[in-house]
Amino acid sequence: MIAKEALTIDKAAMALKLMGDKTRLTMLRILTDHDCCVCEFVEIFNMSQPSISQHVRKMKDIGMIKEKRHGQWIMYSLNEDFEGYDMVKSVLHLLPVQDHHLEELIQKGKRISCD
Amino acid sequence: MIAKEALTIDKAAMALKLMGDKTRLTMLRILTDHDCCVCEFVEIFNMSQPSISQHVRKMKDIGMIKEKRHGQWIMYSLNEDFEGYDMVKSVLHLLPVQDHHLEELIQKGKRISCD
DNA sequence: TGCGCATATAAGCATATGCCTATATACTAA
DNA sequence: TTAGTATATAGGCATATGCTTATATGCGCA
Repeated sequence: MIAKEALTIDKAAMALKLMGDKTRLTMLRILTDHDCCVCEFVEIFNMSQPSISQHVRKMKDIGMIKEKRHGQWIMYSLNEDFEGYDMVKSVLHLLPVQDHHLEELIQKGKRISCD
Repeated sequence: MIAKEALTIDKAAMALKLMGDKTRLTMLRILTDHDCCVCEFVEIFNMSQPSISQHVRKMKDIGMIKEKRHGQWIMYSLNEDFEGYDMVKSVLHLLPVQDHHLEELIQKGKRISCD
């Protein structure tokens, strides 16, 4: 049984910096329970599509989230293989559920389902 | 038995943003085990005293750390009453111990002890 | 009182961040 | 192929951040 390597301060700081933005942190909290695509986030945050894409890209670039294309949509989810995944999870679990955003999406008929 | 209020996303994001800086994150990891003063951090990080003071101030301003004056020194420590204390602790526990910095300080005769 | 050390604050500067608009690329379906 | 939708990228701009040097303040002690 080999102990898991401790996360380096550098890598943790990079991840925490990304989590230190309200928009991204909310995205991550949502992704804890539901995969989402960029166009859904655009609805939820009422923000331009490029802004959302840039937030998503930063998180994807360090491996914090991963993407999976479903036809015309790209669904994003938390990446369990991310080195700081345990840290991310432990933080997100302390935050309030963000299901109301999803419910709003559904009510507006904007929720994307890829099954 | 009343459940502890969940941290708001806003407050968590503020705390995480501060933790997302390598210098501050290292300071916090050190403070997990040892109280420290500004002049010790100046030695440890080999950085100007005002830089250190500013990092410390930001963390003090949101209540993440607290100070206690001992004569000419002001010792800083983690604030257990901080609303995001559980989150801070859970992150810091995943990071490697930073005792080598303290040992270096002691070897240089620069460790401040206030007992 | 006055000096020395610790800390805080002010001001300036280079870089990073987060947002926007405009445009390019990728996929679907007619 | 062409139109429509989803996403990415480029470029620009205002603000935030982190560092520096210079200076002010606070405390201990002769």
